[in-house]
Amino acid sequence: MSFAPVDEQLELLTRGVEKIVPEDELRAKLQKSRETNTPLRVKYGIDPTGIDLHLGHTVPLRKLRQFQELGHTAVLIIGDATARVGDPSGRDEARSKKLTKEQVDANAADYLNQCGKVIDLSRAEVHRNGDWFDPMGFGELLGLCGQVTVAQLLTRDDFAKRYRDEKPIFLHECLYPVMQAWDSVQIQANVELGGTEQLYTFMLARDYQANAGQAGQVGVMSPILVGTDGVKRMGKSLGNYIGIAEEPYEQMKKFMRVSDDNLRDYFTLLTDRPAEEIDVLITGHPKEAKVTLAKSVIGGYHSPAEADAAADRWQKEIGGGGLPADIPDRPLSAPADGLMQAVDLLAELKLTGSKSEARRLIQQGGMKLGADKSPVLTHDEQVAVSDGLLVWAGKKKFCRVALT
RNA sequence: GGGAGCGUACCCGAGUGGUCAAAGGGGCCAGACUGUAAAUCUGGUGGCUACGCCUUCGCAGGUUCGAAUCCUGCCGCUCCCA
Repeated sequence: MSFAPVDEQLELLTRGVEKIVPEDELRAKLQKSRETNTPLRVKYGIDPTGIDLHLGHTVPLRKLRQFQELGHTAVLIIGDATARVGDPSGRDEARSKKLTKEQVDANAADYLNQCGKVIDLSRAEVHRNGDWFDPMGFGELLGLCGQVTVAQLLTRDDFAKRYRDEKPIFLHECLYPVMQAWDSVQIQANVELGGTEQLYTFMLARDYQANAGQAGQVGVMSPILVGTDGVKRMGKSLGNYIGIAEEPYEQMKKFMRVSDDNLRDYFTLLTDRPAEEIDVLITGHPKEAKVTLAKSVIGGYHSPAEADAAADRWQKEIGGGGLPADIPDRPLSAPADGLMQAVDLLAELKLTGSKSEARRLIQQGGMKLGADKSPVLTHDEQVAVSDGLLVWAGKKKFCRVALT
């Protein structure tokens, strides 16, 4: 096959990228690849530690797909060995749980499945780094460690902070960058993808590659995708993520909660829309832009029809003001005289976790009844309960009474 | 092996004998404002048969009229010296 002109490739590949190190080497590599008609080997590694791939992961994965589309080779590393260490990047404490081999296997399969929604797995190489780390001898490991100083490790923000705070830093965590860097030698990576926090690791890989007589890889680093809270990086443990396997409606709700300020980043990093089009979208009504964004991304992971349905439902249930499209029924045993205290009603319907909570909610004006949302004023108000009565506990929680 | 320190509500973190259901921050929930976004403001954030009562400050005992606070043991965690 023949490769597209280098400038054309670069235009696509540098979109939404924060940093390329060394800057000029990517062009040189693309040039050489085109001349020799050899695809670049583009590495991306993931640790099979959890089960939800979220949009933050898709940023480098999408970049990987772009490389694929240009004819390069995607090399996916399943970090089954590194997963046993746990990536210390950006963490202020060590991961506590140790994964069993079975868990790692299951997670790895699941991960691949999810990755397949972004990249073309049939054309990707997949490796497990346990393949070379498990049989590795101690001498060899020592050799690798001999190129990393403790001072270097401690310059990393995450370790430095922990050290300052007298939080534990385990020795095996220090091996994480070492292992990840060695992966690059094993698969002879020309390019590695990841977030900006990977700089040190990417550079270490170049050192190892040089020692092994290989040309050093180029690091292509994506910006960190901000989570739905609009502040911190998207991450599972921070609870601000949108998982790609989540239900369309769940994704929809989260997308609509994204801060306006982050819209441009989301469009740039998560869609293929050209920059000019993005400009137009975000100068328009932000709400509309969010719907467009959400439909576009959700449509890619589910189907356009499901994305539309989710958007419609959001509009009805949350965005529009009308009644929610789908109101769940909750069973309630009918009181003898048809009356019930407001607090008891909320608690019985499980709209609140306790009666105290119900009491607070009512005090703050959060309990409403019926389609016209007439407020309940006091916690001991006697409510006439009827089958099909609509009960609201705040704006987002509601149900219909089903008398039993 | 020796020494020091820590363990408080969802999380972080004050409190070191009574006025402590326990400051403050984060998160979360509700209300206002909006585009039922974000930001902001206000209130709330153990439970109950609720102007009172019960349970909570690693676990188990003890001292005391009274303990999250003092003592003993246990468990868990961290740092330092060697």
